[in-house]
Amino acid sequence: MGRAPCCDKANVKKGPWSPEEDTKLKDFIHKFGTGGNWIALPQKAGLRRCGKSCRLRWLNYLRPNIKHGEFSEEEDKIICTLYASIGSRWSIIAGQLHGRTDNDIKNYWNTKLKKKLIMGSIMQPKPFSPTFQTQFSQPLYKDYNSINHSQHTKSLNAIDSILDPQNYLYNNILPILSTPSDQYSYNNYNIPVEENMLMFGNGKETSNSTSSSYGKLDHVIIKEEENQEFMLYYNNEDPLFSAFLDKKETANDDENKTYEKRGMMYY
DNA sequence: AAGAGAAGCAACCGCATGTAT
DNA sequence: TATACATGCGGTTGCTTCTCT
Repeated sequence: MGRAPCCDKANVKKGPWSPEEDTKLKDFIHKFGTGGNWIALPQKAGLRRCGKSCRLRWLNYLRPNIKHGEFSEEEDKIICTLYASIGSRWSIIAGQLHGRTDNDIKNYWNTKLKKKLIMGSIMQPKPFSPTFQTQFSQPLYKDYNSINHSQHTKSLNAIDSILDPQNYLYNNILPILSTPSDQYSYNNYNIPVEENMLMFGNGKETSNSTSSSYGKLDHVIIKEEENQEFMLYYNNEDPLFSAFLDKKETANDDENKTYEKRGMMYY
């Protein structure tokens, strides 16, 4: 016996959406939201569409702040870097590019970027390393404050410098991780405190990233210099070790600082 | 100008994961 | 804890548009 269909296939429309259907869907969601139930939505909205189709249409084209059109060079670099480290996890990659959808990025990668990279021989996708995962699934203990950070950090001025994130993580980041969770206080800092979230370093920074879809993130300063601090976050709940690097964009101690995403590593 | 092939992209499909009961 | 169902995701398809000859 196969899987039950999510909708009555015989009575739903397929293929491209008409402007009328778009309007119906948009109006309905603006008035009532999705109601947390996409399956029931099309009937309520008067659409002869599958709930999944409505969801896709909304997420990829109709919801506000969607960015379409040309990708910038910076976006290219981010996509390449992330693809090199995490592979085709498009939704995660999309999360790092404001206004871009996973579908958009996937299409862009498959039709243009991949070819561009092959032509330029810039990089090869990096396969997941089981050895690395095993190593990182165990807690790491090392006293952050006793470390000579300069020995373990590396210039990240060019995003290209982390095109080999696995080696980077081994050689530069692994040595400075980590410390027992109760050894440092984060309460003085304006960071949303979540269970299992640790903070290291001088702790003057805040970042909304900690509440992102990456879950409960640990937070480590790995480099400090004038107007440039690179932050490493890692998620010790992810079965695949994950981390990403942020570059400080503004420096106002009294307000939440914002960070420009510079790269991410998943293992 | 027309046909063929390539490229672009919206949308579908089915599996994995999350959540409610 | 087990089960059913909804949602999310990535791979793939197939239609449309573009480019080349």
